[in-house]
Amino acid sequence: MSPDSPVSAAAPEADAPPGAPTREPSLRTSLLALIDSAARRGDRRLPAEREMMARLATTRITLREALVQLEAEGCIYRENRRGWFVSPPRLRYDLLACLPFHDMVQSQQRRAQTRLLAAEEIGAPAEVARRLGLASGERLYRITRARLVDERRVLYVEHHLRPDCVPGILAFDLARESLTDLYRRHYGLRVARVSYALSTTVLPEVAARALNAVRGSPAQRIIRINHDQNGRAVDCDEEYWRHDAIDLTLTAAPQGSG
Amino acid sequence: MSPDSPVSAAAPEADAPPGAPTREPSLRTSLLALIDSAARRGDRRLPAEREMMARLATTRITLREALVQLEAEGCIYRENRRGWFVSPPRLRYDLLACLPFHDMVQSQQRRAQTRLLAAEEIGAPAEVARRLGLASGERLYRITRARLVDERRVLYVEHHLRPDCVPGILAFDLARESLTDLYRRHYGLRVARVSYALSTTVLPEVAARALNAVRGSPAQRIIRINHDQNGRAVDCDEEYWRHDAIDLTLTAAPQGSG
DNA sequence: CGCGCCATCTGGTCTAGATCAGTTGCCGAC
DNA sequence: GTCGGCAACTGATCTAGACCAGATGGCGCG
Repeated sequence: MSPDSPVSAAAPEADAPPGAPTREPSLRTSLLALIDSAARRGDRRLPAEREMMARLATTRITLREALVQLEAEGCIYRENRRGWFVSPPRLRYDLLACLPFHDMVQSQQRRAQTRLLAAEEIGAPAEVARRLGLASGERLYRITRARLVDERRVLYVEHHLRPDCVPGILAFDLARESLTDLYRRHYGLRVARVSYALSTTVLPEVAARALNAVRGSPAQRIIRINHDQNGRAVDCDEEYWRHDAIDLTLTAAPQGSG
Repeated sequence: MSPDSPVSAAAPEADAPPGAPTREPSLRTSLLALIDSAARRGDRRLPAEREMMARLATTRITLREALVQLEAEGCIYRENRRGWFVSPPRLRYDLLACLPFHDMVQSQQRRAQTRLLAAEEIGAPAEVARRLGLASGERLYRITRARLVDERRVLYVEHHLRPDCVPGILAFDLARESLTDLYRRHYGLRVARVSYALSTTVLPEVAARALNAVRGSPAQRIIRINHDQNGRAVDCDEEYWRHDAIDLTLTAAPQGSG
């Protein structure tokens, strides 16, 4: 497993917590060993469930429960009906650096890719309208993308843009260009203030499909609203990350009484 | 269920996603109805698993899978061997407001309580030392607390303080006083800069015990490092929240090229 | 009145399978 | 060389139980 894998951080006791009478700790330990040896071989893939089941002398259900547990910790993840894999180290995502995705990824010596899933004009859903301070149903651009780090699909994003701020932006190559770059270079817009709302939940159905994930995989949800230099809400993103893919970071001066 | 419950946000399609041939969607729907009716009655508690199993004509395992799913979404939660409960609305936690816990909770018309679990002097664990820029093993105060919102245990925190910055602070009533208040009033310290690292994981064993949670419950982990007006790292917190208890928010100017 | 035991309730963990449904690779037909 | 189909593989979902262990509340003893 990678050195900065979440295991050590999330599970101070690797095994045998006091008062754990069942066999589960040992199953957990065996799995961690399996994961470790797979990672050491440079093989991200774990054996098939049926093989692990036989090798660890347990039941499918018990095994899966342990796997799901490790998935929740962020040690491993699965792709829908393809198998279980060791989680790569988390990407660091600095919320206030506001780096375009590709720059952020590349600056950490990882490979970034983007798949454009859709780019269309829609009527604003109530929730999005509220965030942007518009009336429900007003016209909006919606851009839907899946993003990969080192060949792995980790992020599903929906961007909602105000057409009056960035008319015709759908004509650009949205699989390659950063939106913030387009804003600045072609529309003279600068993001002067960002608002975030972060919560822990599961991937919604569309996101799960786009990320080859299983329905109900744990996810980090990030809502982001960008304001321009005039305080106007220009767009809003809704991001769903595979929860083991990122560490969010942030440094700033407190805004309260201090 | 509470109006701003995560259900609507996290699961755009309440039911019957295309290509879901199994019965699970209907089980999910039945459970949501059950949850809703429980909430409507003002009863946060769900029926026993065996009763739900009978009422919904399914198996214990299948039922539990659906429950765990809803737990991951943040709709319901459980207390260890006590039962399943409907999640209250999430608390909004503004990362840069830096409000003391009790103030934050009370400003949202909720009731806050704190339980002091331990307050002692220890040698700095490697990880904590690194965060504070100290040598591993240097003396530190460690304060461990569990915090409640409306009678529900939602947060487990470990604070690590530098004794040279706040000598003798363990003598105060740490179950009632806010640390930042103590810093300011008794030590002339002001938090001038905070750094956060956020990740999604599970409750570690100690935290699970302190929160009456099950081992492996989903959690939001928040590491926070406080710097004083001289840029010195004064303390660092490690917080584990029941993941359905909070929505993190944040508004600031970007620090990059903008 | 207070403490401790115990019955009962509730979830936690596990056994031993079966069947369903995407994924993938191989191979033959075109 | 390419495309389509099929077989094999892998996880996803489900059945029908059993037994373990912590949580709770009531009751009786001191």
